[in-house]
Amino acid sequence: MGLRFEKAVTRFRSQQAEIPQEVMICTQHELRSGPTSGAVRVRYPPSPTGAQHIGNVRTAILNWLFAKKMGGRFIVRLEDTDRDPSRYRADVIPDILSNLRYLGIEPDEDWEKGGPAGPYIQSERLYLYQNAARELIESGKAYRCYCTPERIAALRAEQQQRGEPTGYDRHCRYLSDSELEKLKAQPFVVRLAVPLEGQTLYHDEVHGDISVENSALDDQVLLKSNGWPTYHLANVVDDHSMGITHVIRGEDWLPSTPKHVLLYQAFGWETPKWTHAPLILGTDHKKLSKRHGDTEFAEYIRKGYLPEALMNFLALLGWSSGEDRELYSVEELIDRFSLEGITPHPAIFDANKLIWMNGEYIRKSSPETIIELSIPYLRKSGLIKTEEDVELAKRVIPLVTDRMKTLDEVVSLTDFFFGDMPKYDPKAVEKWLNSSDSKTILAKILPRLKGIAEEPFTVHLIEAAVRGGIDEMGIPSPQVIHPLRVALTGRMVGPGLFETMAAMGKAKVLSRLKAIIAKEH
RNA sequence: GGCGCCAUCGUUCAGCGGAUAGGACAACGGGUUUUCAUCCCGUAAACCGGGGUUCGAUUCCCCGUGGCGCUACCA
Repeated sequence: MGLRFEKAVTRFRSQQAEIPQEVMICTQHELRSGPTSGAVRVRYPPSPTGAQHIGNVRTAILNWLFAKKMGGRFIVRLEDTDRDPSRYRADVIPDILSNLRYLGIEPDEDWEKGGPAGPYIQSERLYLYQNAARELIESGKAYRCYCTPERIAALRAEQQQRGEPTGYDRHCRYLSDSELEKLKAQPFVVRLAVPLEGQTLYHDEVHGDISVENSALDDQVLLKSNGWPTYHLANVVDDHSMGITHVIRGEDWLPSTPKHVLLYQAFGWETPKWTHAPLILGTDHKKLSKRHGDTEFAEYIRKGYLPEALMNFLALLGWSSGEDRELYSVEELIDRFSLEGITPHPAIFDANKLIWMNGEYIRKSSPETIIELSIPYLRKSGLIKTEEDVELAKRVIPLVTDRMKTLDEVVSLTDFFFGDMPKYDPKAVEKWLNSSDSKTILAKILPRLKGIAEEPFTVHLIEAAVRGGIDEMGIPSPQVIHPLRVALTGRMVGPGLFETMAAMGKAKVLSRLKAIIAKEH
């Protein structure tokens, strides 16, 4: 706890110098008007403090689906008001929009394409927040607070020691004019003057009416001492000035919504409709974290989850159409989407289900699509080196599509096709290749395969050749098929043997067979 | 600690006063098959506890319990 405040203190000091000159100058600017027409406008407000979280993408999807459903506009706004060097990450900004595009989500307004309510980067809108803060101070709805971080920290420590609720004691709210005059040159923050009595009531589309005693609310900081706004101020000012009609966000915002409502009231603005979607937890019902696997959205792209699967799965995380169904195309999702379908209880991230669903979408895709998407994985792994390897890959990928749950699995599923000899699994060799019987069997099959033309080396011809050998030997077919598979692939499991051989090509089949027979002699 | 939200099979999503409580994932069993996978069929599995309201509560209300969230000059 003490540590956190020490950090806050250093931040407080180090940032004074950072503020660009023009930021400090509050230019006069008319705030845009709030929600006016009936057209739906929703926003997704990512913050560049780290790689995009899967839960944030879920929120983006909910917003986007609603916009599409209502024929409204989907706006993406960068909330970069946290300039703490330990958190701010300019490098993650480009990924935010490209991740959305991977899912097929194209914002109607964002910081790249612009739009009528721009700019869409909060650091370029500082004058708006500063004007808003001044307006509030002038109307008595907010006040300057000169308390040092040290005093706030001490206050909190005392409160905790006494077992009292922590919070600001409103010291500066009641400063006399003469005291104010003395402090004039000191750094300050702007705090919201929360009403001391009564309650704040608002309606949430999924949780219904919620009321909170004002006495339980803190005098929230609106403007930091460095002149930058906090989330609370910036999001209210922007949602209003950008004409946002519906705020759809994670439930972690539910407790601070009363503060936002109070802000709207202080400005005399109409509030948007509130919708708080459930939080995403791991299967152990704890907040989704690294322990549960990947929380970074881009990691799912890298592993080879298809956009359709990700969209489908994420949309169902906290939303349901009410049907006993789980596979939906994007069009179907849009068609069925409604705020009513958002569930009030937490959504659990079941990675197993995502894997299953991705497998479903892989199998639904055309062979060409899967080939195209898989080849990069084979290249990256080094299996594909030549044009010939590419051709081999094209023959081989359709053979393993039924087994793939994620695209990156293509590597382990097909690696034995590439190169001269495969890696041999000792257990497989032990079971099917160690007896003298097996080498006799292989030796019997070899000439029959030699007899087939190089081209075409088809499944049909291969099967006929092998079956001929089986008939001749008069033994059960598995006793031939299994040794053959192990000799050619190094393992016991894989695609159908004849398909495998045809895709491998005559030359490789013969050379591998010969090598194994020779090795055993 | 204070405030808020939530509570149906192992997991998840349905159910919004009267149903044999349904679907999916996972599990298990069976079928197809040269193996694995796919595919098909089937089995097992749930309304947190206690009070109300009602002719009737899984469903509405209250309390309890449990889980989660918020409680920053982070978003």
